[in-house]
Amino acid sequence: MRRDDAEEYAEWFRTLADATRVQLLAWLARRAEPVPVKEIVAAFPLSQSTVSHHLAALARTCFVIAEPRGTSTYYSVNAACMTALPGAAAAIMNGPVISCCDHLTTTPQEGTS
Amino acid sequence: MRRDDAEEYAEWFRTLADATRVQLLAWLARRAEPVPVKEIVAAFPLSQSTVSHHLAALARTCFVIAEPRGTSTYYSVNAACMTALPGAAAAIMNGPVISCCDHLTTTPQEGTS
DNA sequence: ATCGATGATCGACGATAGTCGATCAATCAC
DNA sequence: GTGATTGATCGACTATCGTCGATCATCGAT
Repeated sequence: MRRDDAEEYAEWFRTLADATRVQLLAWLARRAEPVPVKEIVAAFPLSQSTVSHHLAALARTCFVIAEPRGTSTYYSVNAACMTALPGAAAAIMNGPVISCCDHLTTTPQEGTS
Repeated sequence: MRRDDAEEYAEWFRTLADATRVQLLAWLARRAEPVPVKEIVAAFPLSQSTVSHHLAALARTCFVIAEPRGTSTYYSVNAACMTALPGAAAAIMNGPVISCCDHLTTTPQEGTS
């Protein structure tokens, strides 16, 4: 596996390498509709800046989708990335994989290692 | 999702949150037989202590299996954990999941969040 | 234009983790 | 037993990251 591919996979896993982000994502996944930040902040014992920071991290790797509406920003999970996560695991074990994010749509080529 | 479960999932993902470990795991996955550390060290531009450190991390979360033989230690991937990784993703999105590691065999219970 | 509300960004701090060289421990050959 | 080889552990350094309070930017209402 090329180093660049490994770093992209690692960045993806690193997004979920924090318990707070896992909880945020799981919480969002159980909400049918996009949720404004205000409501998310109210649901967790964290500061607004910390929640915003984590949401930005999840959005940067396409786990969630940010949707500004007026003065609020609504967040929702990106279901496509959830199917791509198992794909990343498969890629490490077997070969290349398709993904939903720009980071991964570079369709990592597969070498011998 | 309970905090304890989130932390276990996060620990698991954190193991793959480093490009070096992803490469190590991908490299090991393409080897049919267990490989001694000496050979792994020779295949990567890293010090022996660093490789040993990463292998220990991968073994602690059951991604690889350590097998001492005489003066060497042979490492091989744990295929069962690779099927469990997609399961962890599914758990975050949908509910509990079964796993292959002691860390996760606690069969995380599922709350509402 | 002004004000209030919402959320993103900044700066700082502490904790964690990757990396290395050096050392220690265990095993095998002699 | 001695020495050599292998790999795990230790100590140190640095970089990164989670968290916070404070500030800034944007938008809507008046």
